Amino acid sequence: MPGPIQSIERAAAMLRLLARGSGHHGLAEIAAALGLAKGTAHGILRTLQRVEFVEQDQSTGRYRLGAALLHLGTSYLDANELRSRSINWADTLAARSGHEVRIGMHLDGAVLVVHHVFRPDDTMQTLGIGGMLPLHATALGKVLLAYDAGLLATIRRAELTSLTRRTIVRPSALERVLAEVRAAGWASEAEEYMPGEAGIAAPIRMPGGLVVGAIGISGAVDRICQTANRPRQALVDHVCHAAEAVSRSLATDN
Amino acid sequence: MPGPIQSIERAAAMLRLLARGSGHHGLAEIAAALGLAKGTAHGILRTLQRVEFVEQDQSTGRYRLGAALLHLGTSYLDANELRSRSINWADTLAARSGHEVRIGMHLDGAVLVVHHVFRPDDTMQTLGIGGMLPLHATALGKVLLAYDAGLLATIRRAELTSLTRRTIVRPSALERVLAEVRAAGWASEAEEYMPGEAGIAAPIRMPGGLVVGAIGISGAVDRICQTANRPRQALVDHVCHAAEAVSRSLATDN
DNA sequence: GGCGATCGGTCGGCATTGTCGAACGGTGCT
DNA sequence: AGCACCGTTCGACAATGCCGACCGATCGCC
Repeated sequence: MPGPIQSIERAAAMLRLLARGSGHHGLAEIAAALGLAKGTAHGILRTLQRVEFVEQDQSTGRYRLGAALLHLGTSYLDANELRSRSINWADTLAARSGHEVRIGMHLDGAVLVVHHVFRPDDTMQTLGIGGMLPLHATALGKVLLAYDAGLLATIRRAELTSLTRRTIVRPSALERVLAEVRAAGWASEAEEYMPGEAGIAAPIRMPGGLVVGAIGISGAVDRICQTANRPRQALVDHVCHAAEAVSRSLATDN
Repeated sequence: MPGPIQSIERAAAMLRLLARGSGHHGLAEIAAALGLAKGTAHGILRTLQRVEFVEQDQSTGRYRLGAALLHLGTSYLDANELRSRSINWADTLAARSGHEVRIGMHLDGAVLVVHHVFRPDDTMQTLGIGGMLPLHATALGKVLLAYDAGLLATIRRAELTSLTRRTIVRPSALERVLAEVRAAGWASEAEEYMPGEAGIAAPIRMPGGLVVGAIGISGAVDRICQTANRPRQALVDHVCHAAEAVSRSLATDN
């Protein structure tokens, strides 16, 4: 692949860096993190500022993400087929299961949430759309890992960070779980991401069988599971049914 | 200002172009729109694809926005002070006024919605966060225009597009309205953006007095106005009160 | 069914372009 | 007051990305 443009790659790396830590970063800090000269980093940031991808705090001089990115992000959502096709089914899954529903896809070694339906009786305003979840500790992530061989290799480099006492941290254990996921066609998780929380997820497939995303529910562990680590069969059926419906919807042309 | 980096500016222009029309764009079309050679455009797109700012439809070869932008957009939201400071007041304004609330700021010749609270009794899922509204036909936009002299010049170049029968299209008429806005300290709009809809908005100020955004309500014209073009004074007071509260909140350090 | 137009993608030469490192002025700590 | 660090500017070098012509495949129209 000839000629990836360095300045653009560097600019993208800066934006990703600014997205981490969600705070204000200084020029020297940015330059050091990317291994660039201060002058070079400044030129890139100045350009990103002109196009409003980056803003600068006038008093401190530090840099943060810019407003134009918000519009680009929602424009992406509007054009995202996986999301638009699955919205209706996500609603019905939430209604039938009584739990909140998330639809995720892989991005950059994590699960990107592209849609989120709250529990019917929940008024919580924190919408997880655009948020990132760990691949190895969520049901959505396990599904994505199970059906993407290359992804697993990427993950193994990064440490499997322990989030709760029950998070899977041994690569061999994870691989065994993923084999079970492939065999069963769905994944579950109990208190591996957050204490007291559990989830169930199933793969969404493009025509041809390629897994492009996952749909799942999550909620209190005693409502998702009947015994430890054994999710309720009725909920599993609901999730798998919704996943198949979305996959079928992706096969139609309109 | 020495040395804005062209390749990055071009990449940003491409992303903006892809955000418009929210559909799939072809390489030749993109190159033509930006006045670039096909090879040049291809190199930039290939790089943007590597960093997942752009995706390519495998069957048709067309380009669309990529998933990484969604995460950047929500990361921007998390760090946005205007939004985080105003969320609580937006909720109370919605409760007191009984209407949906929006908070907007200027971006690229339009109003960028950074927060949106639905009407208490409304279950509609279309969240306008990240959406763009016209400056000259909304109450939010009039506020931003009234307090930003440079912005008005930018707008005058672009045609004042007529959205309804009552949209202000004559520049002189708009300027007279903006003078009234400055005198009153708030703006209103009745069926200038959508038939049957009206709105009221007031400015949000940084410490020092600079207007950085606007907060406003909108809803059915007969619920916002008591007579044609005369918004209910009680609602105006609620909006102005909320705007001042948010401005005061921006002045505190924590 | 074959042909033309158009598509996305590639390649190599030229010079424009971005990169680097050192120097500058201001600010906030110690 | 001193110092250290910040963000910013500048100029020279050469590496870098830009251009335009050239492929192969695909689609649609005769």
